[in-house]
Amino acid sequence: MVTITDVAKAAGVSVSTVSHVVNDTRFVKPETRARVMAAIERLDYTPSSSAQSLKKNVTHTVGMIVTSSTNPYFAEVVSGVEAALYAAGFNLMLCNSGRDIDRQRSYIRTLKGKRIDGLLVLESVISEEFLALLTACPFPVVLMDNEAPTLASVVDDSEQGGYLATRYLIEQGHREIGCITGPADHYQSRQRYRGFRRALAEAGLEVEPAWVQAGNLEVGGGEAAIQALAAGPRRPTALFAFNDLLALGAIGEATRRGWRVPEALSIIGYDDIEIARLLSPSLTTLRQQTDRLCREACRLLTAAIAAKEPVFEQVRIAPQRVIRDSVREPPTD
Amino acid sequence: MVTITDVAKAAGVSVSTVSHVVNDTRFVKPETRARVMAAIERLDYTPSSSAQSLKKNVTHTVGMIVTSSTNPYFAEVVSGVEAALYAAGFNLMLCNSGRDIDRQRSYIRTLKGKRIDGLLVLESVISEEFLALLTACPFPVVLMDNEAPTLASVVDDSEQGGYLATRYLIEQGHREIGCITGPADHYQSRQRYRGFRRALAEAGLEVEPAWVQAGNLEVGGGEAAIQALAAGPRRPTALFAFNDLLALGAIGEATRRGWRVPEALSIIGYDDIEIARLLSPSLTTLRQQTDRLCREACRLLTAAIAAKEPVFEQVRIAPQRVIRDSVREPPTD
DNA sequence: AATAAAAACGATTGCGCAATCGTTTTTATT
DNA sequence: AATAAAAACGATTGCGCAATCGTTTTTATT
Repeated sequence: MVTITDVAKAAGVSVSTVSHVVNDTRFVKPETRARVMAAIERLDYTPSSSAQSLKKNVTHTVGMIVTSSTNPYFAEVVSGVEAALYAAGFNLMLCNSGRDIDRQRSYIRTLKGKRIDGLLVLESVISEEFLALLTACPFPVVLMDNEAPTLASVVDDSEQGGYLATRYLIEQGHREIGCITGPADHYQSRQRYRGFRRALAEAGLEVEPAWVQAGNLEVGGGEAAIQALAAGPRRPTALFAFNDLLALGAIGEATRRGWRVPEALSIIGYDDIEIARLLSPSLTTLRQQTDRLCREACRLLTAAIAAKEPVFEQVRIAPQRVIRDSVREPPTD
Repeated sequence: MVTITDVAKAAGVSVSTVSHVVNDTRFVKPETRARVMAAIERLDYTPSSSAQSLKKNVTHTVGMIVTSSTNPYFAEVVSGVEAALYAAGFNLMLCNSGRDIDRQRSYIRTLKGKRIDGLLVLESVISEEFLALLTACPFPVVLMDNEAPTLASVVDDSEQGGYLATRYLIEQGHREIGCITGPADHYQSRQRYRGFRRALAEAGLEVEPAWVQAGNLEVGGGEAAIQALAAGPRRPTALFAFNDLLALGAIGEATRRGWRVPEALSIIGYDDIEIARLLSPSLTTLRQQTDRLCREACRLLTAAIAAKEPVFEQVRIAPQRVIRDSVREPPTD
């Protein structure tokens, strides 16, 4: 590789001068500068970030640990983060953890070694050990879509979202309302469930335990929930699926069983993934403001990096109702 | 940050010894080793990758330039690549280009500066300038899902896929077959179109120009294509959509127009995205072996890195038919 | 022309590490 | 006990750069 010394020789100047031309850190006579620039161009010189990092103690690199970037919602967040970081002059090191503590540990080690300037974490479940590792990191850390007492975070306000979703069903006249939750350890699912209960309580309705089905936040979970509900003695007239994939599975399975959506069963989802509008019926859901989530997270992180201080701020972003065709008034029989 | 010198002092040995303990590069007396390890542990020492890279001239980092990691197919590839790289001991620097030559140029510059060990490129369109930049890179480059005379590549064999898709329609008895293509500059679309023509020619069928609709590889393109076809005097009995999103849009629009799929119109897609099986009718399509694509690309790249030589190998991976419900024999009227 | 001041650039150090060259200490051999 | 051989470790260099300290050259001033 071409080094600063090669350029200096080619231009007939010292390395100091080359460095100052490259970084524009002191005045260099226009003719000299031109000679240096020409040499840089001719030799195709690119300064080594490793050497720069060693000197300056910054890497302009941010790490991101994600459970899996295949999940469409996560993919969108990764993409949004990448764009925001690029705009701020940072590069992104992508690390998929697969929910595996060994990989999480290994990645944190590696990222420490790489001397990243900051870290974003997008995991719906954060174990004790992982949290301890994150808290001990020597660079600022921002959680996305999750919260922890010791760390900064930017999250969708899922309690509010759960409340809004449920209230919408109530407003349409439903009084027999069930839900398909996520796993018990899924942070945002717990929040949505809290919102669900708050809305029911506010309307003077009871939670019917048989109508609360635990799902896995994937299509199969929605199908299983419908099977379970169909087997029960009484059925709800409306369901709040804790994400769109659950809703998708539920609509499919209900339709196959001749339990028509939304005529016999109303379903509201959560996320507003891209295909939500393409389903039939198109899906009424809660939209997470993913772009804002990404920008806020990057803003917090880059501010902390610039200030050379940790962050502890916690930001919540309100979700928005997206009203389509999968919710109607309950059947009158 | 804790440096090797801090550890040496804490353990009462020289930096040489610490280095040799860390890298296991020469024998160190067990007691000494234990003292060093204890100091490393106590101080939470992690060697600086920047310093190591500077010395050893390798970074264990691979760059990946992708148009956009939001596209579900691309997201899957990014994830697969990340997994394969992790297994091989490399980190991934993710760069979304958004098809913008300025960003492409900027990222290549940055990645050169970072002294990445290798580069993966996943772009469906590669401009002259971008190609020139890639060819001039001082590290091995592997294209994914695209081919160029000067570079190594791993691609789905889309000519073969186009042929298989079309032949399947012919085998079901169709003789009036149209297609919804991708943009003219989309490499894999051109390949699929070649396969489409080969299958028709082999069966003694003509390409009906009015039935060849140019799409954008997104849902809207499929809808537009159906509108155009519906407006025409004669309609095909079967359509080959060049990707699943087009097929999805086409099925939706045809259904809305009372043109039932598959009874009146058979549709075959391409990609086998996750929701393909969830549509109604579930989508018959061609599955790209994404996992193999990713593994092959990483294999080529890491081999080139290990050998310290460029690569020029070109690998094609055969797609597989996935037969579901969106294709049937043509209506008999 | 002599001097001071300003302009322009160069030499050198140190960032953290791997690895080479070298020295000291220990063990085996007679 | 003296010597040779092996074991164990230390001192130093250089990777490529930014930035400090310092020197030389040019320009302005009298």
